[in-house]
Formats: sequence, C-alpha cells, structure tokens
Amino acid sequence: MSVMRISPRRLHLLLLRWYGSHGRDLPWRRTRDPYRILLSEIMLQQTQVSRVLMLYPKFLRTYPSIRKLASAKPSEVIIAWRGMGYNRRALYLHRCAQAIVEEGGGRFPRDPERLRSLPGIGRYTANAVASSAFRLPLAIVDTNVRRVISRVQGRHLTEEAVWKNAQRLLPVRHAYEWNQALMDLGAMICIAHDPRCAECPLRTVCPSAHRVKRPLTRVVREPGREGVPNRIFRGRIVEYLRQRKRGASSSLIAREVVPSLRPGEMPWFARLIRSLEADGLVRVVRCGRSERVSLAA
DNA sequence: AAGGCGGGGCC
DNA sequence: GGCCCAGCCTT
Repeated sequence: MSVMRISPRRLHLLLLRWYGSHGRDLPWRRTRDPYRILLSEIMLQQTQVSRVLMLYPKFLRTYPSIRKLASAKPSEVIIAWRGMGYNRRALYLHRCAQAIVEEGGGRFPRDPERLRSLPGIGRYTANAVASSAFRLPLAIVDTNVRRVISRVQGRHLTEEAVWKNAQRLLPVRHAYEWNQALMDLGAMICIAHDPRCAECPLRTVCPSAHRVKRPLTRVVREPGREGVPNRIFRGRIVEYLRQRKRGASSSLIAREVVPSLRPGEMPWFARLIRSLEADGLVRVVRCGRSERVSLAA
C-alpha cells in the first residue's frame, strides 16, 4: 500500500495558523533566557504542564539565575524541588548548572551536541533548548510529537523514523513556533485517548482523522511492596527529610515512613536508603550499628 | 532494549 | 482503582 504524501507547506500553513489563535500562553514562551528555558524543560520531563505552572515561578524566585542555582547546596535544591517528583532531576539540574558555570562562565553552549553531554539533558531537551533559546532549526520529539507525527503519517513509526520525519517536516524559518505548535496540538487536540479530530486543524489532511483506534498499553509491573512501587517509598523518604533538615536515624525514618514495616523487611528498606544514597539524594553517616540519614549536603 | 525513577489529577 | 503525563540514565 502506498503511503499518502502530504504537502509539508500545507501542513505548515494549517498548523501555524491554528497555533497563532489557539496556542497556549506559557511563561517559558515569554523568554529566551536559556536558563529559564532549561528549567522549564527539565521540569516538564514526565510532568504535566499544569503542575509545572504551579511550581515554576516559585523555583525561579528562589534561584533567579543559573549562578544562584549553581552555588546552592544539593539539599536546598531538593527542597526547592518539592512537589515536582522524580527528584533525581533536581540533582541533574543542579550539576548541569554547575557545569555551565564552571565550563562556560555561566554561558550556555548553543551546540545541541554539547548541550546533550550535560547531566539530565538528552536528545529532546538539547534540541528544545537550542530551538527555544537560540532559535536553531532543530526538531524535537516528545510523547506529543511522536503521537501527532505517527497519526499524520497514518502508521506506527519507530523512534528513529519519527525523528527523521520531524526534522524533514520542520519549517526552517519557523522552527520554534512549529515545535511549540506540534506539542500544543498533541496536548490539546491530538490527545492519546479519544482525540478531538472534529476540532483539529489537520483533519482535512490527516489519514487518521476520526478513525483512531484505542492504543493498546502495555502494563509494566514495578518492584515494590504490597503493590506500592519502591519509587513511591523513595519519594516519601525524601519528603520526610525535606521537613526534617537535621536528618534522622534510618530506623526512625523506617517507622515514620513505613509504619507497617515488619522486621523481616528491614533489608528491603535498607536497599531503598542505599539507592537514594547512590543517586546522591541523601547522605548516610554510619556510626557503629546505626546510621544517620539526611538530605545530601 | 528494558527498567527505574514521583506525584497528582482525572475517569 | 487504573491510567496518564514536554524523558533521562543505567545496565
């Protein structure tokens, strides 16, 4: 079966026009400060826009510049990260800020390859920062873009094929607006379940319009305790330490965070602490048989 | 290639 | 109660 080819120019016109009238007004779209752009992108990794909107301004008041962030202690950044989840991101961001200050005197690299080498910055975030802050003509592929591109192409695409298509379809003169428009379409219209095709600016050219099948999602079982994934307990431990800045003994944390903990489960809890320590989220001072745990200094 | 890693809102 | 969400890192 031959694949229907859609005129890129037609696509650009339809989507950019829609973006002009329906695009979201977001704080990180009102700046070109690479630090503010980067902060938004890190926060938006696996976190909804609505939550980032609530926490982004407060974080920026605490750390208005990359230098202020770089000179903070990890524990302070972890505390400022409260409510965001995936706490390792706070450490990546912090280390990233320190690298940019130390290596470039606080000047961001523009080269996406160089951005990509920084902690917490992958292919998506590197291109997002370069596209948004420096207006380089680079495609970005996140879960929204992946879904939109696949539907417009009318078939499932491999990850690499989506990137290729995204870069091919990119309007070089309006790359930034195009990227933002694709994400807005994926977030507001071309949503995963029950897409709103009747309101879609691409409905006349999209082969999937009004005939999107329910995507079959694969159930992923996570290791955990009584059905609760380990990462949830990790999050609770970090939150407990946020409010108890002096730290606490491992056994006290265990009683407070997991009241129903049975004696035989102590090794499981000890592994949680060790994993947090390995990530650099907590510091463990061992003295004799007991150990004192606090947020990483 | 697969799995670990938070949190909250929505159905 | 299950599902989803602007990914990255490690193995």
